[in-house]
Amino acid sequence: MRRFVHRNLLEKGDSRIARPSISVCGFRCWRRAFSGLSDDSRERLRNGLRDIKLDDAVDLFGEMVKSRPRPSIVDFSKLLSAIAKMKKFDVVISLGEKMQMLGIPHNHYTYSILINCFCRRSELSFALAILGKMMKLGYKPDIVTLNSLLNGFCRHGKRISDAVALVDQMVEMGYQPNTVTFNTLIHGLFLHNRVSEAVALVDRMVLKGYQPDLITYGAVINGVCKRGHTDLALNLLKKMEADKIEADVVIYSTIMDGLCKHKHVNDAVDLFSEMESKGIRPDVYTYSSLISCLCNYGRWSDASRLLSDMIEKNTNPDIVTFNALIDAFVKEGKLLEAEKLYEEMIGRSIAPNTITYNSLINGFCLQNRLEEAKQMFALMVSKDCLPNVVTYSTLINAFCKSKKVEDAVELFREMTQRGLFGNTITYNTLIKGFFESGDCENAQQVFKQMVSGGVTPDTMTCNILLDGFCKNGKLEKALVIFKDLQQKTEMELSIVTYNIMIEGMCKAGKVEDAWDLFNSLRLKGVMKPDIVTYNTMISGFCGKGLKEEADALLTKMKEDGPLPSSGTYNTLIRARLRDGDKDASAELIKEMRSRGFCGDASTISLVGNMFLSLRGLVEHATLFRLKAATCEG
DNA sequence: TTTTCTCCAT
Repeated sequence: MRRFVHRNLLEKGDSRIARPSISVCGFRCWRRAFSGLSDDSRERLRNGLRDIKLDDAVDLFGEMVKSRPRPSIVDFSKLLSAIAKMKKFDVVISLGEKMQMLGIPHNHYTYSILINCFCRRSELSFALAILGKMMKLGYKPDIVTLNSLLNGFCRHGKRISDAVALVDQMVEMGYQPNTVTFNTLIHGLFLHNRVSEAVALVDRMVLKGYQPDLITYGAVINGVCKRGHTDLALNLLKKMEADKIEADVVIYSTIMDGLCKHKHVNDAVDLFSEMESKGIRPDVYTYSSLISCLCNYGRWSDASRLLSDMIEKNTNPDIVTFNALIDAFVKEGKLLEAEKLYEEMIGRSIAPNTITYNSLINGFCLQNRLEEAKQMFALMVSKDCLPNVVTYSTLINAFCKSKKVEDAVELFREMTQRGLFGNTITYNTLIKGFFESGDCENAQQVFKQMVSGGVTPDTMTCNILLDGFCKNGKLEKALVIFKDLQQKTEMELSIVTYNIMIEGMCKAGKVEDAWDLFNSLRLKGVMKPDIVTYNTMISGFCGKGLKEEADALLTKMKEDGPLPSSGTYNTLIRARLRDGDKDASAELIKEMRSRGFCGDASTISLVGNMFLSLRGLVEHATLFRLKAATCEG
C-alpha cells in the first residue's frame, strides 16, 4: 500500500527487534524473545506509556511483536497513539504497516490512528484508502475518524470546499458534529486564507449551541495575528475572559508575537506585563519572540534587559533565543557581538545549528567578506552541521552581487550534488545574477531549468526576467513575455511589473508607448500608479525633453496621485538645469524646499558645474541662490 | 485505546 517512510529509523528498530531471535544470544534472549513481555514493558503499558521516548517506543513495539502470546490489539493501539502524540506520524505509519505484514489484524482504533496520521501528513489519498479498507471489514467510522478525515481534506492543497461539504454530508448521514469538527474546519479555513469564513464559523458554532473552547480561540487568534489583525485578536482575548475561558501562555505569546511583527511593539510589551500580572509565567517562546522583536527594532537595551530577566527567572535561553539574537546583531552589522554570542551558546552547551551558521554566513556576506563567509561555511560542515538551501542561497546571492556568477553557479552545482533542490528564491537569485553580468543567454537557460525542474516561478521571477531583458537592451523580448503574462497566465502582476516595463520603454526611447501603458493602467482601473510609476514616467518625459508633459504629470500628482517625492523634484530640476533654465529650476527648488526635500548629490553637482562654467558671467546671483538652496540640509 | 489547536530563529 505504501512505501516505508522512515526507513532508517525502522531499520534501526528492526535490527534490535531481530537481535533476541539470533541463537548466539543464548537461552535468555530466546526466552525473552518468545515469552511474554518484560515486567518493565507491562508496567509501561499499564501506566499509559507516559513520557516514553521514541526509541523506547520503537523498542517496545519490537518486543511486543516477538512476545507470545502477543499483547492485545489494545496495547498496540496505545503504543501507536503514544507515538502519534509525539507527532512522529511517519513512524506510526511504518509500524502500522509492519503489523499488517506480520498478520496482526488492525481494529477500529488502529485504523483510526493511521487515518489520522496520513491526514496530518497531508496524504489524504492514503487515508481514504484505509477508510475504504476498514469499511470493507465492517468497521463503521465514528465521529472521531471523520474528524480526522475532515482534517485531511482541510490540509490538502485544494480540497477545502470538499471539507466544508463533508460536514454537511456528515449531518445528512446522521452524525452529530462536535466542537472538534468545528475547530478542525475553522483551522482549515485559515490554512486556506479564508479568514472571514473562519471567523464567521465561530459565530455559527455559537448559534448552534457549541461553546468555543481554548482550541477554537487558539486557532482563531493565531490566524488573525499572522495576518496582522491584532486588534481583532485583542478583542478575542477580552471575549475569552467574558466567556470564562482562561487564556494561557500560548495565547498571550501568539498575540504578543503578532503585535511585534506588525509594528505594535509597545502594545506587545504592555501585554507582556499584563500577562505576568495575571500570574501567567512567560516561557522560552514568549521571551525569544519578544527579544527577537525588540532587536529588530533596534531596542537593544530592552532586549538585553529581557534576556537578563529571563535568565534570572530560570527560563533558560535555548537555541532559538540565541539564533534570534545572533541574527539581529548580524543584520545590524555587529558581527563581533554575534560571534561572541556564538561562543556563549557553545559555553552553555547549546549546539549551533544550521540556522545559527546561516546567520553568521549572512553576516559576512552582507559585509562582502566572501572569503570569511566561505570559511564559516567550511566550519559549519566540519561540525557536521548540514547546509541547507538557505545556506546556499545566501552564498549564491552574495557571489552574484559581487559579480562572481561563475562562483555562484559552482555553488549551485555543489548544492545539487548534495541532493538539495534550489527553490524559487535560489533560481531568482541566479537568474538575476546572470542578467546583471549581461549574460541573457544563461539567465534564460537557468529559467528554463527552473521550469523543467518543477520549481514555480513567482512574480519576482517575472520581474527579474522583464527587468533583465530591458536593462540589457532587449525590450522586444521583454514585451513578448509581458504580453504572455497579461494574456496567458494567471500570474498576479503588481505595479512593480508595470514600472519595470514603463522604465524599459522610456530607456529605449519609446516614451509614447510608455505613456500608453501608463494610461492603460488607470483606464483598466486594476492598478493604481504609485510614486515610482510617476517618477519613472516623468523621468522618461524629461529624457526626451518633453518638459510640458513632465510638468503636467507633476500637477496631476498634486491633484490626485501619490505625493511627489524628493526624486520627483530632483528629476524635474535636473532636466531644467541641463537646459540652462534657471528660473524654472529656481521655482521648482523653492517648491521642493517648501515640501521639506532637498537636492540630491547629482542635482547638486549639476548646479556646481553650472556655477563653475558660468563663473564671471552675469548670473552669479541666481546661481548662487540655487546652489545655496540645493545644498542646504 | 482513536480526533481538532495555538507561541520564537536563517
